[in-house]
Amino acid sequence: MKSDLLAATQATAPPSSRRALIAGFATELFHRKGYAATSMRELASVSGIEAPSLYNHFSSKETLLHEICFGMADAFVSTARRIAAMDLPVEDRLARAIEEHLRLLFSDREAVGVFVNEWRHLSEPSLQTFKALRSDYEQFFAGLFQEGMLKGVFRQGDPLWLGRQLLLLMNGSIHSTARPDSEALANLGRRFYGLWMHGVASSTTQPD
Amino acid sequence: MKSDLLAATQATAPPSSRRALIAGFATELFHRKGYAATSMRELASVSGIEAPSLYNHFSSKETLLHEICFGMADAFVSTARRIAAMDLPVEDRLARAIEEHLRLLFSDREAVGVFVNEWRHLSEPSLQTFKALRSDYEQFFAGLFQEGMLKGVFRQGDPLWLGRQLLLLMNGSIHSTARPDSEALANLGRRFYGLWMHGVASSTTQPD
DNA sequence: CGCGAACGAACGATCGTTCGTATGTTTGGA
DNA sequence: TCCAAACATACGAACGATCGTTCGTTCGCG
Repeated sequence: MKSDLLAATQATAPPSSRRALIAGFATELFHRKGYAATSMRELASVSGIEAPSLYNHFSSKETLLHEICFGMADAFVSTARRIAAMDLPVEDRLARAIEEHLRLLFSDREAVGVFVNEWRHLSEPSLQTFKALRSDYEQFFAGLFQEGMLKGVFRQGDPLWLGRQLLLLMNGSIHSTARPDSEALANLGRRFYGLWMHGVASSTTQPD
Repeated sequence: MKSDLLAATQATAPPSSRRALIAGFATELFHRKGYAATSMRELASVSGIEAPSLYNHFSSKETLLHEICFGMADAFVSTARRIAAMDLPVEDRLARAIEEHLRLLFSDREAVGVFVNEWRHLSEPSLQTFKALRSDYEQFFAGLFQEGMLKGVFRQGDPLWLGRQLLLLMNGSIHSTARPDSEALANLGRRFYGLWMHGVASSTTQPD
């Protein structure tokens, strides 16, 4: 039974060890039912093993949450660093940041859902570390807006507020948008960029 | 002990029966820790009574969640109906809808947090009903955008998508904005309206 | 006297986790 | 090449804790 399962899944995704499979199931459950409402016995059942066997792969329930949350956080932060180092006009860097954020978002929606909604169930000191990473990422967007304001390409405003609102907007779009292919993803990025830059008013309407 | 507690709170909010007090504590706990991670014993402790006594006021844990979620949902929907009936240009109705949504949002941030994040722990058939109310409210915003597009005051786009995104944006602002007084609330409303209408680009920048 | 509201005790269920053990595979020395 | 030691992984049983909830009772107020 065990070898069958491994063979079947390794065919689709090469590195899928049992451990990685369990992490995937945990992601799905944490996303759909919430961390607190997901039991280790249910996770075990979905994974095709018994609950105690989970502890051969993960030392606790929270370890699973930790791995999911920090996996996404690291991906976001490292992407931000890559874009910040690019030699592009600030509005193009914003467009890239939006595009890359959306790409990560839709590359694993369930993990993002956990990352966005379940991180508060982390305990100290992981919680502190997580919040710091999150703040770094927000500051990256805030920095783009601040730079854009200094250069006169963005209207004046509160950069941190704008950064957080933009992130909220994009993160929330997981719930209300079907899974896009790479072309649809680029369209979605342009849509967000256009909305954020110019709003919904028709171009004949003038700002107050 | 009981009469002291009642007297102290009735001074600030007239109808505060024991029942309403408990509902308030439940709202705070569900918001801060999540529904599944909040135990009836903890709620009882915060309320100053023992767990079994809670069942003299609420027939189950889910009844508490139901009351919080549907209380907010009804408030949102009835506000939407009121605004929809107003004889105003569509962009002014949008501004009013934003303003009223923000007012409700900040009138009880904790209840809104539960409304936004914990509704999925409702069980059928309440879950169906709740989703329907939510959809009604989204449709109200979508309708505003659609009408605005027909009249040429809004750029062409997907009205339902825009409605959902605007709601996401405003709901998320609970986390990242300090409690505003009524003047700050009006300012915040204008800020959202301006951002949504005209975006962040400076007015010298032209849309593509 | 009756009734709403509190209580302690306790129910069965389920929680995350530990333990001892069995099994199968891998590995290293003779 | 073969055997044994070591290892990874699975299991059933069970731990103490806590869960939502029920029950019978008591207490105090109208």
